[in-house]
Amino acid sequence: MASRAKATIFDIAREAGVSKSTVSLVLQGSGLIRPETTSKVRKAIEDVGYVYNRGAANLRKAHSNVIGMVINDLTNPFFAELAVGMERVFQSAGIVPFIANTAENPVRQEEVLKSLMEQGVAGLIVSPARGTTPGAFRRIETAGVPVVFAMRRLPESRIPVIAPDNHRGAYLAAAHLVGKGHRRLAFFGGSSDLVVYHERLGGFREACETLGIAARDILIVEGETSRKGGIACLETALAMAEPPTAALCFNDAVAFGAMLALRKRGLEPGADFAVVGFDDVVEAEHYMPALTSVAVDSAGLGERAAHVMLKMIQSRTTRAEDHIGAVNLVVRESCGPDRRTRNRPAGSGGAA
Amino acid sequence: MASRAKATIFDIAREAGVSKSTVSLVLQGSGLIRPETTSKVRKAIEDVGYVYNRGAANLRKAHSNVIGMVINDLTNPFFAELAVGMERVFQSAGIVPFIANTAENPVRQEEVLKSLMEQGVAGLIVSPARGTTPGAFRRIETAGVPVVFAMRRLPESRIPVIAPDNHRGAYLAAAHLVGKGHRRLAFFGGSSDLVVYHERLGGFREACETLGIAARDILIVEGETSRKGGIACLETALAMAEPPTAALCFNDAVAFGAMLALRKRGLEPGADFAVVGFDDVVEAEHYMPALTSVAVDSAGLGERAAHVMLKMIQSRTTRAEDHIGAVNLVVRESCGPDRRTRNRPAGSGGAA
DNA sequence: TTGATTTATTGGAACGTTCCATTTATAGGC
DNA sequence: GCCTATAAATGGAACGTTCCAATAAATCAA
Repeated sequence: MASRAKATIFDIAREAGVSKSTVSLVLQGSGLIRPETTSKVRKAIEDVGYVYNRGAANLRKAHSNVIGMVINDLTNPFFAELAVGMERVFQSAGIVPFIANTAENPVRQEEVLKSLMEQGVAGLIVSPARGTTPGAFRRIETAGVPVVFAMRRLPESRIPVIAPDNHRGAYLAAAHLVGKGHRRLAFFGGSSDLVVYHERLGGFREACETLGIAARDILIVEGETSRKGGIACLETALAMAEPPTAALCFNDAVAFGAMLALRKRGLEPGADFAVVGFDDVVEAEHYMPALTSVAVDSAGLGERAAHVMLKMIQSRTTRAEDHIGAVNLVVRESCGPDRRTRNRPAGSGGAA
Repeated sequence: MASRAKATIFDIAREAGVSKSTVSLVLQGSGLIRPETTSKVRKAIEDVGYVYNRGAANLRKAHSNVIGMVINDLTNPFFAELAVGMERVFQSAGIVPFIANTAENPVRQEEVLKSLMEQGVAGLIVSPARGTTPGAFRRIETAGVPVVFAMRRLPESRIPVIAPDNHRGAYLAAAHLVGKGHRRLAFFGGSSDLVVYHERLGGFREACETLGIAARDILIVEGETSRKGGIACLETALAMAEPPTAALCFNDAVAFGAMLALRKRGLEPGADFAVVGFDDVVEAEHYMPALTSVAVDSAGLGERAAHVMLKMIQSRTTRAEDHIGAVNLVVRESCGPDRRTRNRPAGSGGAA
């Protein structure tokens, strides 16, 4: 069917008996061309099996229409949702975002960013890999390509950030636990090379302090942000002389791990030890027991990030406001009933 | 710092006092250039903040180095794993694959494919959206771009397929249930517009027939391939006059839904009703009860698909062999103990 | 009719690279 | 020193578009 060499606008032009310029105009949907000519060209396009060469076009045009999404862990359903939210708004803008996975590896991230830049992306939405150096984006900034960070921020960077209110989320969760009567609290998982970690831990600490929990009654256990990490954290915690009775987990995966470990020890999550997660992934609702967690609306944050990006491209700026998304604690069963029912009414705590 | 207009090889050439051709050679790592010259050029590249323009290069070069991965549902952890497997092998080949999500929407898929083609991809790995028309890839085939299907196939297509042995997987699972003493079996979830559905259902049917289950004792309930679908299927099944006592589910999500629905009715998955999943996603192991499921090694299939693609590109062909990946049943707790322990020994069934 | 105005169409240069055919510099053999 | 062989560097054309300025055709006012 199609000739071996790929067809160009010249082939179309010959086929339709017009000039290459006319074809180009038709391709761009210019209203300057006579309707009959347009349809003649359209037909020729079909006949020769033409595929538009965006690379060639971008050589002349200033702006490309591709946007890169760089995600640190596609396996985490949480990030997949973020991606889905972004795609929703880009789609309606006629843009197809390209997603690339860095697998939490800064070196890989470097490669991915380089490749995306070479491809001539119009903008980059990035959830930076752990351990990203502050200078990793200097190159891109000086090239004038707009970047927004989603979910995570870098220590000393002026790049706009779209993220949930981690501090408040953790505060709410900790307050919930204290409200349930717990007096010895733990924070499970995460590590201090993540800004998010400090934000969440900060909210947790503030709540403890405000609500009169003594510093010696709070236990911080760093660990992997996975089920495995959660298991390890719980083991560590229960090995203490005076173990905590409740834990706020860095994320839901850690919480799932902690619950699993409890079960293995014959303890019932909720009744014997309260656990709260963070992120509220879909599985949280379906776990046994259903996990109380801080909902962050990741798809919504994805949409927001995409909108900010679109605006930046439009106004050809590389600056934008940060956006901190609202969070809310969704209370399920993993914290069990109140510990001291005589003191406070049942059903305290956050929104559903 | 960087000049406003983006730097080109000419800027580098001026800076380094060489010709553009020399710069090009350095960029390509040609050994023809004197080491001192090379480092002089390298320095200039840094100084002017150069970023390579792959679009311009592809204009002359025959082949691009981007590969598109088109996935029907990124939210499904199963596909995320597939993607991760592919990335692993592409990375070592110095290729950055771009992932795009079609959200199971053929129209969206069309857009995505078009965009990827315009970008000049060297190849496409696709898990086609449900309802993809047989002609959807004709355009791409005639353009001579290699395509491989992963996980799913299209009814009448000559495009190579990398997929698990669905028939055998379903056979193993059904045989396991029969071996446990079940005599009234159901197949939950999926719909007949998916080739995979027919493959899995076929294996299920063959096992039933071979092992002497009467046709009137098997129940097929189509439904969404999600938790919600699983819940619906179970409700339908238990509403029957003579309900089944076990179900093979189209995938793990459906199985999780079915188990959830059982619990809601006060029934214990495993003891009261056996359920087997398909795919063996990571959550399967951590569920309560842990889900017996057919493991398909999705990351492995992703790697395989990537290898096939690489080979196709290398040998500039658009044809390749199908590859059917081995499956194995991993037995956990969701089918409970044997129904008729007097007849057969405990611990029958597949590998771990 | 003629010139002015509007509407359609067109040729040419430019975009940033690669690659071939040359030229220029360096080294080797005598 | 001179010729040849090799190594290193270079200029020019080409890749497939866009866009501007220019042309050609059609319409209008007088």
